[in-house]
Amino acid sequence: MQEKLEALCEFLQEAKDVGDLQTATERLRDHYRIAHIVYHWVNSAGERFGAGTYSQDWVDRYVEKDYLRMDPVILGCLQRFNPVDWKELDWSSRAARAFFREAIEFGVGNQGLSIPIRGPAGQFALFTASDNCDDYGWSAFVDENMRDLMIIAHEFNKKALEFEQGGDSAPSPALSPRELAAMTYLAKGMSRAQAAVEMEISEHTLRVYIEAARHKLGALNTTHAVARALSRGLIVV
Amino acid sequence: MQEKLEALCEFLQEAKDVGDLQTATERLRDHYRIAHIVYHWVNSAGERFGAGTYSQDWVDRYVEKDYLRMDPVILGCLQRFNPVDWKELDWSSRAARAFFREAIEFGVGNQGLSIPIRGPAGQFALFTASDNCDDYGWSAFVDENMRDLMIIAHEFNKKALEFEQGGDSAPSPALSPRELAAMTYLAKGMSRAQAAVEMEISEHTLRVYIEAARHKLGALNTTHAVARALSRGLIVV
DNA sequence: TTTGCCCTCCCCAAATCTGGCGAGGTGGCG
DNA sequence: CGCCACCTCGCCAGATTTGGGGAGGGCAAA
Repeated sequence: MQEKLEALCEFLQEAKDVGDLQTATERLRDHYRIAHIVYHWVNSAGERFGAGTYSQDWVDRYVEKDYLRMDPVILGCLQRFNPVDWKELDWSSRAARAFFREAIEFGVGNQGLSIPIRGPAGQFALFTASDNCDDYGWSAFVDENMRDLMIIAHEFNKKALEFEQGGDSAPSPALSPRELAAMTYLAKGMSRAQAAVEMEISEHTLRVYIEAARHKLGALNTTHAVARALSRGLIVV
Repeated sequence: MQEKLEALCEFLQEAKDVGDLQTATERLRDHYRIAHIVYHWVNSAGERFGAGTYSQDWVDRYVEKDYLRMDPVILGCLQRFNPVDWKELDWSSRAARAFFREAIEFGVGNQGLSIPIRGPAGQFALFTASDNCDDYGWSAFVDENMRDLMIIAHEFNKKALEFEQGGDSAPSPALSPRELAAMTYLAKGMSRAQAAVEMEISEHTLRVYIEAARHKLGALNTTHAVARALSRGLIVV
């Protein structure tokens, strides 16, 4: 088992493109003898990207219906840190239950474990294993393989980040201390006038910071700048 | 080895307070026979929190000089995803080298591995192992224990998040689909007019959504609302 | 069925933000 | 020593956002 994990990680480490990630998900699925393995990810540009073993039909359906916006797995994982068993999620709404039923029809599986992964600059990814089986069988699988899955998920994300950045680069522009302070106060809901008082400078000076931050962040307006600063982990509210 | 890891994880899982985390770092250090293990973390309120085996002198010094703002380990890890060996970081600046020399004097160690961990709402933590040894010895240690350290780091963070939230609470108010869409477009930098076009509604209607979202989120203005929606993981830019 | 939330639309005046102009002092790095 | 980035301040005019009104139809849960 452990050797297999090693082999997979090595394969992943040598992955050259998304196709290789795809192959990796298939190997994993076969290795664990479960229904699906999926890794997908939303980058800072809002582009979706994924590799996995779901049927094309389901992927198309998912995109068509814009399920990303209501999928309880996504919504739940966005708020959590630990790997989460699908059973623990909030399926109380009618829409959620309908979605789940449909997913099962498309062969996704009635059991699942999703691991949220967060990278720098607000990057968020999800690594999911799913299967068709009873609660007992699934618990056994999860207990046995959770750790390995976490490591694998990490390897996937490492690779995805490499692909995105094309090596490294992505020098997220550093904001100066005052610029960060300005962004922080704005993110806390202060008006420019209030923030200026808080920082003990004139409102005009504050404006200079905000504009500097806007330019550095390539933001279109103040709200955008604050959103980017937050997303990139430059400030925390 | 593996059993020891299990035991440690179990101990962590039952940790009741920060003191237990402290104990865990000491056990880990003794187990791996290295100089230090440190877990520290900046929460959303900007409060720093830590458990580790560094000497109190060094911690005091670090806080006093506000090294957090220039520590290359912190700055480097904020931009990365993978565990990072201190050797890979940017020590080119004069201040950085001086800092490193001082750290060694305080017994921190000349070798280190730091694992960045990110949680929901921009939470960021660092798990670090350090020692005094040559490059070869350190590589061997890292190769052998990286995976375990990653899992342990994860356990630490899981616990830290539990402590912060005091169980769960924080029932983040659900926004309606249109409200979420409105927040998302604003977070992407669109003006209200643009977002209204994008959503194919009048600008006035859009305003109603924004105000509704503001009220639900307890936000003082639009920027604040977007910041909160982002922080709470309700939307992704 | 009634209540409540969601979606849609409209007006107006005040407050706020944006963009562009210019100016001076500090401190680090090569 | 010069360059560059940072921090600080002022004025003005136009564009945008905000806050507070009101109003109707739809859908779903209680």
